[in-house]
Amino acid sequence: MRIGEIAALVGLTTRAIRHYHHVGLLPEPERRPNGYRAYSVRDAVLLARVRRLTELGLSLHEVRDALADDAGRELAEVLVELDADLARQEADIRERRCRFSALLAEPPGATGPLSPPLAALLAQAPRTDSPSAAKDREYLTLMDATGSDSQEVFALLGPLVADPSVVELYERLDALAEAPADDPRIAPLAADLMAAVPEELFAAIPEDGAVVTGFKEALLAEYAPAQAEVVGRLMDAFMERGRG
Amino acid sequence: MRIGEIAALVGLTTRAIRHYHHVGLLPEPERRPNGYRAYSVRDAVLLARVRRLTELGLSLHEVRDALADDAGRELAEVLVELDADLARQEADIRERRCRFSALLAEPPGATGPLSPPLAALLAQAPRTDSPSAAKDREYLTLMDATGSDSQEVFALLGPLVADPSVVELYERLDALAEAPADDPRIAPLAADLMAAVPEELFAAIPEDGAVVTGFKEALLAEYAPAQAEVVGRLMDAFMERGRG
DNA sequence: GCTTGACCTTGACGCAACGGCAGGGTTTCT
DNA sequence: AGAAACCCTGCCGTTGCGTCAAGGTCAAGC
Repeated sequence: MRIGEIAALVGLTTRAIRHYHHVGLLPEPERRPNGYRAYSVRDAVLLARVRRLTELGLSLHEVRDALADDAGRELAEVLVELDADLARQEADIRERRCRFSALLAEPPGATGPLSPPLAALLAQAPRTDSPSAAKDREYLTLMDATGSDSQEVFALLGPLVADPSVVELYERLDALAEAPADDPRIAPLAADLMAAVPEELFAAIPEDGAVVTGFKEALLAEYAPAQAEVVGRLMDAFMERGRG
Repeated sequence: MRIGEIAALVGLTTRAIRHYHHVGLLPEPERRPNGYRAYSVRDAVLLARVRRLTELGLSLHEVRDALADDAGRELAEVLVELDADLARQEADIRERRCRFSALLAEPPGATGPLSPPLAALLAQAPRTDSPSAAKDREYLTLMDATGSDSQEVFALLGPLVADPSVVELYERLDALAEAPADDPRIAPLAADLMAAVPEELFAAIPEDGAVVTGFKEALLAEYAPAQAEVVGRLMDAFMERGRG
């Protein structure tokens, strides 16, 4: 048989068979005088076995092991291992599908998926167009996505966002957008902000060391100079009090 | 933030982030004077979204689509599609695991997995050491692995293999291993073989055209000259009667 | 005899999503 | 001043083939 014939016979592509030769899964057969590969029925039997094993999900490497010598022993081992792997995959898929249906059920905003605690928190917050508040919401979603222990932070934040007077604080921060770095409103605003934060929150903020340092700089870069002063003082307080 | 910091923050590797830049999923950020990438909090938010979407199983291409413009619309579409895909995979995995347990339950021989009809057929066949019979068993497993309509062939073969007189035919074929191509025993053996084959079997053999031609030559090459004569006559009869 | 078409040959690139290494520069701590 | 821990670019490896590219071979029809 030529390669096209044996390929059609066992239900593979010629490319796949040549690939098997290339990787040493199947030895190259004799050649005809014109250079064509000449396949025997034995080859067809071997290829049929290869096809069945690959269809079962074995990698070519595993197929080689299984075909190699004591087929029964090795194959059983590989199969058990593979079955465990498939079980994991199945569980994975099921979990993902669960999250899919959760996502499809409630498309609240364009910000992407939120964890339930944060969704509850944001729903509680008063409506405001304050850019500073928008930034904070963004940072919270970031914590939500990355921080492992964001749950307790959100819980502590609950009473804070429910307080309508917080909106006024945001507006005072917004007002500093064009102000110079030595604006007299900076100090009192920083003091009022720190007063509004419940004491437990200082301890709940995670300390990642170097990561926090870089994050802080990046965060301050997003604010105007006067605003950065305020936010910077707040963060310094967090970092110092968190350690103490 | 430097790349290592943002990577730790959002839970990715630096390599992955650079990869996202490379494929255009995320634009390259500004650089510091020393050439280091300088990331903002916005980048962290974006990367966190990317991470969540990829963890849901979206490809980077799909993530780009989902992040691109109208996130809600596109994302829902992609998710539905992906969910269907996962459903397929889940079914696939379940089927494979079924076949695994079937394989592990009964390891009869080293010939690999057999379909139930063929297994029944071979169990029915009388024990014999005839090399010709061994060849036939091999060809049957080959049909089993490749032929889609092998079921009816096996059914028709049932009474044939159950007949103990068939063993004698195999032994007569074996006896021709060293015989010349003009041995006088060829013609009667071919006639007896054809007489033993039930009429319906001639029609049931699949006709694949060119594939059969190549297969026939390869099959004859496995027999000694006198045996090839016999087998060749039988196959010619199959091919002619199959058409008529 | 010539073309056409269907085969065959080797070889190399492409794919998805990065991991890992080489070879070199920067900052920082000690 | 040297070591540790960062950063940079760029290239190869992974899996299982698909898909050209650039030819050689063979049977059939004009």
